[in-house]
Amino acid sequence: MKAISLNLSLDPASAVPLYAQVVEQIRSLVATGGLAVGDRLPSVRDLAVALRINRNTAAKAYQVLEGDGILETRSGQGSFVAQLDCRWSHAERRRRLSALLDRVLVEACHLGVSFSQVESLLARRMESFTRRPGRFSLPGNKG
Amino acid sequence: MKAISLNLSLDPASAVPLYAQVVEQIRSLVATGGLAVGDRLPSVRDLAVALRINRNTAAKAYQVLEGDGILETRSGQGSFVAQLDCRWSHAERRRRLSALLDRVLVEACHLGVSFSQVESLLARRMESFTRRPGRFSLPGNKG
Amino acid sequence: MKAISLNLSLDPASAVPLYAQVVEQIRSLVATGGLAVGDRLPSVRDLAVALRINRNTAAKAYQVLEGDGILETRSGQGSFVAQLDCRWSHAERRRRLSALLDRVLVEACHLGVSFSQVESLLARRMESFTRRPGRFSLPGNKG
Amino acid sequence: MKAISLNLSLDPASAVPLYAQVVEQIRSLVATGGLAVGDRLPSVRDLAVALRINRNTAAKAYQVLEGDGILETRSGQGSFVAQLDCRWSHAERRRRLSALLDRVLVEACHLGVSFSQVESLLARRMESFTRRPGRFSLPGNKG
DNA sequence: GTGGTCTAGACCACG
DNA sequence: GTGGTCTAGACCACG
Repeated sequence: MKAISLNLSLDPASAVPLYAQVVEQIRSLVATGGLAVGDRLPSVRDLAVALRINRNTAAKAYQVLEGDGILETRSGQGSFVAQLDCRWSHAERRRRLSALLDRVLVEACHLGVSFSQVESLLARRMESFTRRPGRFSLPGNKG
Repeated sequence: MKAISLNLSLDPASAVPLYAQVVEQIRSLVATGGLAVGDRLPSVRDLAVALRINRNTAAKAYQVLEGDGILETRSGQGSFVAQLDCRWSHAERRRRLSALLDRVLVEACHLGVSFSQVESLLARRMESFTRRPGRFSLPGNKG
Repeated sequence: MKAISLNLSLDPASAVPLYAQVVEQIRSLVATGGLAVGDRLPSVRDLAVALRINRNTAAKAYQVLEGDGILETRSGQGSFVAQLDCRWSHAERRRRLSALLDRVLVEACHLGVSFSQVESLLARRMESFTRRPGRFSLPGNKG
Repeated sequence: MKAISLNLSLDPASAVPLYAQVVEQIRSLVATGGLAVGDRLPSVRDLAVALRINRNTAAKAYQVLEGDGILETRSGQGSFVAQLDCRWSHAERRRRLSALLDRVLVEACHLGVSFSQVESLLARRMESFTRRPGRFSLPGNKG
């Protein structure tokens, strides 16, 4: 099975560590459908070459994603996009999202952006997400 | 003028640096109205004692907040909550919020939370914000 | 002899100390003719009241200006705008101005402003200065 | 990639803080071409040893320069001279330079140096800058 | 009393 | 090896 080739763009000058940038972008790809469940990712070595980063950096990114339940590594075969695992309770999921939403609202306040504008921005972003069906639109993840 | 006393809680085990935790919590307080424009914050020394952190760490938090335009420091008098400054263009503000919202949506996908649920969570968080009128409810931030 | 009333505007949030802001603005006034040689300045006490600053702060500003040869204090009579004193050699004056001009040019480089634009900006600022004849246009200061 | 070695001279007796002296001198070097875009600066540690200052002081200088957009720091790799960033509007750039030029003119008045002399001094300093092509002579900064 | 600077020295994450 | 964080403790300028 051929590995999907990833097209990530890293900013070495960012305060965000390289491995975390890789993590974030792969998470996005999985969420938006750029990567589907079962897809095989490049090997650590290939990813490192492609992104011109250290092999350790690429390995760390995969490790983190595995810990998050986004990837699973089958020894000798490579890393694959994992099935959505539902280890979090509904309450916990709401708690996590609420925390993120609070940060959005705090930032909106500091930028002087009204809540109704936040709502319409959210609607717009949702639209651009759902045009690219990803993990989110799999059956069983609706509620 | 008496300083407001802050009730912050730090987690020394967190990966987030202590000074950044202070920054985040003060940002939230200002956004939600726990601190109002013109309020005087505790002195660097007092905050350091209260949080049992080093004076330099407390000072760094205030310096970052000043750089963000959240606080202003009057030499010899202390630090105060600043007027909202509007240095960002409208386009830039939308860009920043959209980036944050995208992270929310990615996380929602991974948690298996539907977009309509995200919307209702947002509505609920907004409500809890606006019950505590802060910087956000100042005139001129309506639209 | 009645004291000139000064209309200075201070920014308590600035990194520049208050006394230095007072110094800078009085220097400008003298240079541009807002204050003429022999003019009597407000007493330290009056200045402090007018600007709502500490008396020590006002006193320090006057001290610095005296050290610069801009003001002279006649005991019991108050502070006055001094005659231009020519204690610097021509070489020294050029050296001082060149140092300032270098800082302008460094800043122009970082801002991406061309040297020809700097020249035309200088011409424009000169024009706005000479419309308000100050100490500079006194006889004997031409060369 | 080898770091450029810097030849800075600090005055511990100056009222200007050590870190600010470092900032100023590196700004000048970048503007005049003593440092070119992409050049790697000495590590914080090496700079501290060379200047006989504390590591933290050296680090603060680099942090300020990064905030100014003069340097960019790649974690684990060091600090590099950044591309010119154009975050300021044209109006803002003119405003900043005009403020600096006004200070030059005020000083010229107090030193009894005529405006035509200021102009010729400026021309001379420009010449000495452009003989050392730096950031300023990049394409796109012509007008 | 207030914040700012500086040092010496330790530990950590990243690559 | 690189920068970032944090501490303890000192000194200084400003007001």
